[in-house]
This record gives sequence, C-alpha cells and structure tokens, in this order.
Amino acid sequence: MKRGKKAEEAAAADGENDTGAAATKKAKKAKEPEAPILYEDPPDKMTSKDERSANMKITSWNVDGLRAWVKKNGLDWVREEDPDVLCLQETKCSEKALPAEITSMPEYPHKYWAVSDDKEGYSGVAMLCKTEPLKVTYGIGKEDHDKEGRVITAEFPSFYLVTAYVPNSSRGLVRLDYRKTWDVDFRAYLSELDMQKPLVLCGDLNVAHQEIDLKNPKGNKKNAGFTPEEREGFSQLLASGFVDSFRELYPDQANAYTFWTYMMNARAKNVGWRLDYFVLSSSLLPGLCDSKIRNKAMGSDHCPITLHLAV
Amino acid sequence: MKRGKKAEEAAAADGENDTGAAATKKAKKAKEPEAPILYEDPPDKMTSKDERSANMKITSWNVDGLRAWVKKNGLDWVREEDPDVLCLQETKCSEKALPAEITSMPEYPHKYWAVSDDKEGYSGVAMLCKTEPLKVTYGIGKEDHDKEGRVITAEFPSFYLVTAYVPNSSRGLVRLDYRKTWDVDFRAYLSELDMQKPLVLCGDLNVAHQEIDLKNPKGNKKNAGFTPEEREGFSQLLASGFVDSFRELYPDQANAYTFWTYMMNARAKNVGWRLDYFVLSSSLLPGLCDSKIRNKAMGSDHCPITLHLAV
DNA sequence: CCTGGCATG
DNA sequence: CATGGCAGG
Repeated sequence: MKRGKKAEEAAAADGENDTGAAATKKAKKAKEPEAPILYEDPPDKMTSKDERSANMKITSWNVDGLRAWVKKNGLDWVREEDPDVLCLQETKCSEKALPAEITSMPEYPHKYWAVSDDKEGYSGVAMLCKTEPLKVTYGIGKEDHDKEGRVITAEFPSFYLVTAYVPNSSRGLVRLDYRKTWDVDFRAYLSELDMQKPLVLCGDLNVAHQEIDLKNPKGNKKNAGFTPEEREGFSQLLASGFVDSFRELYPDQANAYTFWTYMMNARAKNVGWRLDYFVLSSSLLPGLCDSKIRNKAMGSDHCPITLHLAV
Repeated sequence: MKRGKKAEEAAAADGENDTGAAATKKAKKAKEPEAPILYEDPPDKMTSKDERSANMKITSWNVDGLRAWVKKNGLDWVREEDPDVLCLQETKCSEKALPAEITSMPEYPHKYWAVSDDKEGYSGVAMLCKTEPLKVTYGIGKEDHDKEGRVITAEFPSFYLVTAYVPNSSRGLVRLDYRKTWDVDFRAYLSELDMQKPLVLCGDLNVAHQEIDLKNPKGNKKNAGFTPEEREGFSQLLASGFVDSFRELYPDQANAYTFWTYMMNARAKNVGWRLDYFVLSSSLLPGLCDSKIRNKAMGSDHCPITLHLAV
C-alpha cells in the first residue's frame, strides 16, 4: 500500500510507523496532547577541560532562506550572539540577490558565499568572519558534489573550519543513494584535511545520529535523516577521529533538538531532531569549552548552535 | 532594440512610449508626482429612463484569486452590496479547493463554477444567484475556447446573463492572435444568444475601448488591452447591437477605471484602465437604471462593478 | 506587485 | 507549513 504525502509528513514529525492499520494509527495519535518536554540549554561554559579560556566562538544556523530570515530579524540575534565566525546553511540566495543588511555588515568584513550552480534558490551556504582566514575553498574537490553550494572550508592558523549543508535524502528516500556516496566522499575529504590540521565541521548534517537525537526514533527509521545508512555514515565519521561535541559534553541529554518541522506545530511540542552539529577533530577536544543549542532563537525551522573553543 | 520586462510594465502602467531614447523617457518620468485625479462614483440611480424601478442588481468582480480575495474579506463587501447575481472572474481555484465561506453562503443558493481544464489555478469564473436560472451553460460552444473556464451563461426569464473572462493578449502580445479569434467567436456566440433573448454580458473583457478608458492611452497602443485589434473587436461587438452601459450613461466621464496594476503604486495614483463592463443588448437599454464602478472596494487589482436594471 | 502552483525541505 | 522560483496578470 502506497502512502500519501500527508502520511509521510506525519511520520517524519511524529514518528508514526510505516506499517499498521489506520485504526492502530488513530489509537496512537490519541496519546499526543501531553505537555511538551522542553530543553533548557545551560549557561555557556567558557573554559576548557585543560583550563584554557574560550577564544573562538562559532555559530552555525540553517536559516531556511536567507532573505526571509533577514526579514525576520535573524541578524539582530546574530549581533547579540556576536560570534567570531558565523556559518549559514540553506541560504537559497544568489550572490547578487543578497540583502544589503548582510553584505554590508561591518562586524564581518570577510564574507564567503557558495550557491547552487543550476537551481536558483536552492541550497547554498555562507561563512562570515571577523578575521580573515588564511585561505578559503569551496566544495570538496569532487565534481559530482560541488554543484550545489554545500561546503565552504576556511583555513585558520590552528584549525580548518568546514561548514556544510549535507544533502537531504528526501521524501521516499529518493536521494539516499546519492547521500551515501556523498557521505563516503565527504568523509574522505575531511580525513584528508584532518591530516594537515585539526578541523571543526559545523552545519546541517541532515542526520539524527542516535535515538536520543530525535523525539520519535521508532517511526522515523525509514525516513530521511534517520535511516540506518545515514546514521552509520555519521558513526563512521566519528570513527575516523572526530567527536560530536554536544554529545561529548552531554552524553545523556535528551530532548535537545536543532530542527522542528514547520508542520503539525512540532516546535511548540518540541517534536524535533538534532541535525546540526559541531564535529571536532579529536585533537581539539582538550580545547572544547561548550557546545550550545540556542533553541529560543526564531527565524527558521532550525535553531542556531554555538561552539566555544580554546585554540 | 528589445525592451526588458521592467520597461514593459512601466509602459503598461504609465503609458511610456515604446520608442524614444532613454533620456527622453527620463524627462517624461519627471512629470509624474502630481496629485492623482480620482473618480467619485455618483449615487446609484434606481429608476430607468422609462420610469421603471430597478429590480435586478448584478455585480461583477475580477477577484484575482478567489482564495486570497476571501481572506481579504471580499465577501463582507458582497454581503453589503447584496446583488441578486454575483459574477466573479479569475477565481483561480478548482471546485474542491473553494473556501467553505463561499460554498456555504446561504444568500446565494445557486452557484456555478467554471475552471480551467488543464492549468490549475488559472482563469476560472463563477456565478452566484439568489434565484435559480432556467438554465446554465459553460463556454461558448467552441472546443478551442472552452478549456479555460472563461464563460458562464445563465438564462433568466427575460434575459441571458453572460459572465466572461476574456483572454489577455499577454506581454509582448504573444496571445493577440488567439485573442482575435476569440473575439470573433465570442461575438458570434453573443449574437446567436441575442437572437433568442436579450442579454447582459459582464466581466473582465480585457480591453479599454477608447482613450478615455485608460489613464495613459498614448503609451499603451502596443500593449495588451489597448491594441487597435482589441479595441476594434469591442467596437464590432457594440456594432452588433450591444451597448457599453457605463459609457452610455456617462459618455464623457474620464478617470473612471476598474483595474490598476499592483505595480508602481498605480491605484493610489489612479493610473488605471476600464476593463470591466456591463454590455447590454440594445433592447434592454430602456430598462437601464445605472452602471456603477465601486472603486473603493479593495481585495483585488480590479474593483467590482454593479448594474441596476429594470427587467 | 500580487496570485496560485511547484519543488524542496 | 515554510522557503524560493515560476508563469500569469
């Protein structure tokens, strides 16, 4: 039995199962109206395990359309947060269509934009820096993957910063095969970089790693973002010498999400997914101060995350 | 020299000429910021020349998307106006997507909808009646023209009511040839009907007939809605025994428009076009009480028009 | 500058 | 249920 679009959306948000009769589904739905279990991000810790002070603050935000996000005063939040580097994903905006409010932002004199070659208003990432990186590159050096404006890499004196918008496997997992090759190639790219200098990877990695990383793991095992293949891809990345900074610091923290579908009032109910990460080379771990989820910041279906690092 | 889209829009709204150097255009533009010349529709006259009282009130409105128009409270205005028959054009809405507010409207128990066969959300007209017509038909009986939901004909005891959304010749006049065949065939359809019973034709006829019928006739002679061909089509319709009711009553009334492009603040400046008409069979002329332009009613880029008739 | 649809998430 | 782009006006 083929399922319609509505049903798939419900499953993605609520974790309904793919199988089972309609009656069963209805019975399951009745359980919903409980008070939402929220997550309060604790105060920022500004010193690392080895007692150094944080001297690098990085924020990452999937803005789901930069122009709409600017109109919703996303930049006010950024000015308040005041990170050293701001990484944005899903800008959906060609360079010439960027709002002046962001292109002229004096706090970030060094701005880098990657956009989709073909599809206008699709994908796109950005990096805004207070200090100029030694070098900035685009993509991961593989023809097949570098047409959609998904990766910017900036080299700083003591580390690389990579921001990424990882391809969504899409409804019906029509792009899961592509995603698997992406995961392999991206991992190779990061490992290569990591051999030169330690790196920080941030962005929308489009996967909830473990069951703790989304509200409804049960019903989403066949949905984009929580398939065994995508989860395994992330596991393999970590196995290559990287650390999920948030999970490292808060191994048992449930209900901490960075994405909520706009549908079904998911954000108010905190029916979400942790899709946005700061992944660090293991060698940077001693300098890790904190990895934050700014889940009160509005303006997108993702919230921003912030990393405090001593480098 | 090929003109861009922006230039065409400006011409359509402001009447700029197609020829002439850029410098000339700029000089012309400088004249604009005068106070707008508005048009105050006089009070409704409710008796005909032959001293009969109006007993049939018909309103026609190109709503430019029925769903948006309903949200903008177009139906509140309709309830206030309270016509016996309401004709709508550009509903852009399939029958199953109609808002309940209009499908369940008790004032109009008899409702008729025509929609485009292929293109969803394109064209579409409607007729809502307090009393049931003797018969309702769709289209004009010509295969080529009846796929776009442009015409509904209702037979009442003493007259036919035809509401139409005449095809726009489009930017660059790419559909002017089609429009010319439409004009011929539609005129034949109306003449045929007129032989049975007199008729009222209302709707968006997508032509400003004479120079008095739009703000900037000079610059629009090559633009859709004011080409010689379209104007001639309307002239020929009148020559077939029909009357433009508004112009019949107010032969010298300038600045009376029913459409203003959303662009360039045209409505505030009353830079408009008279595109919506009540056209009557000559034999109904003695019963004509008034033909009104309700240019204060908002909710579309067209305003409604209302006819008072003694039948 | 608005509409409604579409692809995408 | 949002985004941006598109055709149409």
